[in-house]
Amino acid sequence: MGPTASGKTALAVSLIERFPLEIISVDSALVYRGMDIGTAKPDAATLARAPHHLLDIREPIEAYSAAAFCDDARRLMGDIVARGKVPLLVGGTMLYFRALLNGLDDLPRADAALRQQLEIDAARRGWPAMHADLARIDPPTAARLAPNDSQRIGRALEIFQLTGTPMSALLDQVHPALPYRVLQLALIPSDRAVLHQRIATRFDAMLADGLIDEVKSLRRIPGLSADLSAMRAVGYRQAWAYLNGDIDQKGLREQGLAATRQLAKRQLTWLRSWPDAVTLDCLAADLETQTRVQVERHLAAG
RNA sequence: GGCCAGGUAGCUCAGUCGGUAGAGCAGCGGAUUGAAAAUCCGCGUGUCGACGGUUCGAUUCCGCCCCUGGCCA
Repeated sequence: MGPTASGKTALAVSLIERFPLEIISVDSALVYRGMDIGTAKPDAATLARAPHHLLDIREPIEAYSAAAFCDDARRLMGDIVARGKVPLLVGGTMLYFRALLNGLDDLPRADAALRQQLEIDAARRGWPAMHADLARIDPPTAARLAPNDSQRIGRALEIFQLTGTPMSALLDQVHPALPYRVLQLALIPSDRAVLHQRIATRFDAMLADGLIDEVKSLRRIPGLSADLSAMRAVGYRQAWAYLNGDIDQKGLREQGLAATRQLAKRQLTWLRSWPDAVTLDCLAADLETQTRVQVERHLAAG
């Protein structure tokens, strides 16, 4: 687990060459086909050496989710173990990691039509009004959500309409533990400025490699729009705005960089208080060695 | 060289009829249950360009100097 640009892929590749591992990607953007440059998806040569599961499993107009990830990951982990190997989960989508580790409560799946209806309603009345609606049917959930937290208010309303039960009454069920011994490694940079520098170097490389052209082709996909989660991804959102003429090249770079830094910050917020994680400095010169020691010890323990 | 407009937070700027100043963005901290690279919450002391003068008090008025942009020579 680690923030964007912390070197997760390189580390995973070095591990897979020394241990009987199979990589499962834990990344909400890498699931999309055709989104390669802006997601820093491992290239073909890397994938030949180190195959990744859960890459390119969705079209950009499709939805993916923490729940879908849990299903996919559990199934793959079973397969991998049956093959006599060990799953190596690599990524930066921290909600997916937590959902896999802690389990999800039994809630209804997303309903696209209902969400669209809620969206229309909210556009007219504003999210604070939706929040007030929620306060009437589910006071505990409304109390923990801010009046502008569109996504969570919408989800809570969706759950109520789908089940007739308030979300708060459906939470905190007991989940079966993941049937594996887990070693959790968190990559945290000792110097944020160095991570920011890496982010800048990589974003410039993405632009040079044709990020804008990539988004230009994606825009030809029928039905693809800026409000879909694939196109809200860091870099894609800004490139979309650039192609719309809303911002210029300079704005694209500045806003793309800022969005990437903000993403890294949120990922680090998760990791700082992550329970049971072994923390490693992703800037350490001997990171590979340190990681190998951890993995060796873990595998030796049975 | 002369005239004009500017010099205020990391950036772009607002403002103070004289009582030491505040927005957006950035940054930082936090939340996070089927959209999570999403969504949301919180955090604003900075020689108000420098040095003098007037004043109880100057970032604000005056003088001079420096810097930036424009116009004129």
